[in-house]
Amino acid sequence: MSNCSTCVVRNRSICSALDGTEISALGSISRLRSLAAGEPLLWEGDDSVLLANVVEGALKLTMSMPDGGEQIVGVVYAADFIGRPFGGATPYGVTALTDAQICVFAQSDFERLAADHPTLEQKLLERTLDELDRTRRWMLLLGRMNAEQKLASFLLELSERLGNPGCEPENAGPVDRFELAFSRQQIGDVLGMSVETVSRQFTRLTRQKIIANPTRRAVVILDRGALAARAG
Amino acid sequence: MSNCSTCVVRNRSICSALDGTEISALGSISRLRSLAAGEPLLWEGDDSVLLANVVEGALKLTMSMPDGGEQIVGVVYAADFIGRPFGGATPYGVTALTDAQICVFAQSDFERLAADHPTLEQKLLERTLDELDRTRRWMLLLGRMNAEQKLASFLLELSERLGNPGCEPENAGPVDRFELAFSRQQIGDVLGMSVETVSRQFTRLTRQKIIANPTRRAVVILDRGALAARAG
DNA sequence: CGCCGATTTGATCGTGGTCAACAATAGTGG
DNA sequence: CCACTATTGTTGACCACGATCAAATCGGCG
Repeated sequence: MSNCSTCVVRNRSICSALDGTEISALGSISRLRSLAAGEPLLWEGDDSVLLANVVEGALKLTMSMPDGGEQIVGVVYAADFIGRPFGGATPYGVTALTDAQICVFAQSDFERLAADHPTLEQKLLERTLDELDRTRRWMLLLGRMNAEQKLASFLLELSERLGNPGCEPENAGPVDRFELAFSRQQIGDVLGMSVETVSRQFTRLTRQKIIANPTRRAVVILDRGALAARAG
Repeated sequence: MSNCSTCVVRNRSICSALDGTEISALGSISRLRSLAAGEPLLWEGDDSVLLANVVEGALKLTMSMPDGGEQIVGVVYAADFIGRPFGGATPYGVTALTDAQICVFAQSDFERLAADHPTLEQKLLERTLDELDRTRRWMLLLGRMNAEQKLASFLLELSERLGNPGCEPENAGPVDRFELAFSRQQIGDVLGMSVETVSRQFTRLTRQKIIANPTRRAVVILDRGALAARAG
């Protein structure tokens, strides 16, 4: 279904573990799908029958409190893997933050392919270990940082992650100017704080000339050192 | 070095992926080590040359703020895996919570063995995916719960995890009475709150006859329903 | 231009952090 | 075995940070 040979994340996603023959096997069980910004892909608690690679765009993984509060527990970008293989129900919902393209396949098809291709599982393992490390750093942020430290850390991590797409190949270093894929509310859901507090911290950093906000969604880092100092 | 054939976690740890020949290969590169409660195994930022399986006891994974604040980002029990394969530096410190026995091996030895034994990598992948799910649930706790919800959730998770050691084999269900492996301070470091708040919440739950505290470290769940209600 | 959701700003309140004193337990040596 | 001390846990008083409620302003889009 998909044409993997021309896929832009061919060499950065877990698919880089596969050779020509294998990739066409994966291509035959996968299908490209477009998502509009805000469109949900999976709901928390769904049977996890669907797995995917992100080709373009960004998606959020969310968990909710019974009272309606939401926590974003992960964000995936191009070349990242989506879903919970070897498991029953998806423990988190998945929703597109931006317009996105993903390469979806059935869980059962993927697991069959993975069983025959250890290198594929190894790629997925490395990716999962990285994701676990990132998530744990995020726990430190949620558990021990104040509002200022949270926002500063968030902006720094974004700037690094956007400057270093995929995994290994050419690390361009952090970028000083980028577009946020998040609304203020969503930033709050990432950092475990209210919209108002997010907004206040933005204006504070802006007033101190550490960052600038040409538009609501654009961020320019004016003084990376100072920002790092605030991140603690 | 180790005698894997008599190991108590032989069939629950990732070693269950290995057959007789393979297990003796692992045995020849591994070595049993005892840790006293409070003894550190790895420091945050160390080169990650050491991997291990927990045979008995519990250990904490911690990350620290520059100002000294500590966040426990994971807790491992018997049959769990310790360390960061395929990576440079360990992003978190590892310290024994109780007296413990672990089965250690060199990162390089393990990676060589794993490369030849895909089933070993698959076990590790499943374990890592489970750990990632647990960690994300924990993020919801840190980001969105109040003190009461945090402690209630913590006690419930402990009661479930202790009643269901290892992975698959016989799930005994949650236990209503158990010993905490944590000091009050450590519970605070798990839940992202101060010792005093932990203590206050304990006395609150006790006064409401939802739990009892025969000794400081012992917990009896008197009313699981009420506790679940507080957990939100 | 006018509307509507997103964002910012302001005012107030409450939860949980901090500081301090006290109590209980564990650890140590006489 | 019992003082004596050190450590850990509990309780109280107070305060600050960030949540909440409310209003004003901005910005995108018809």
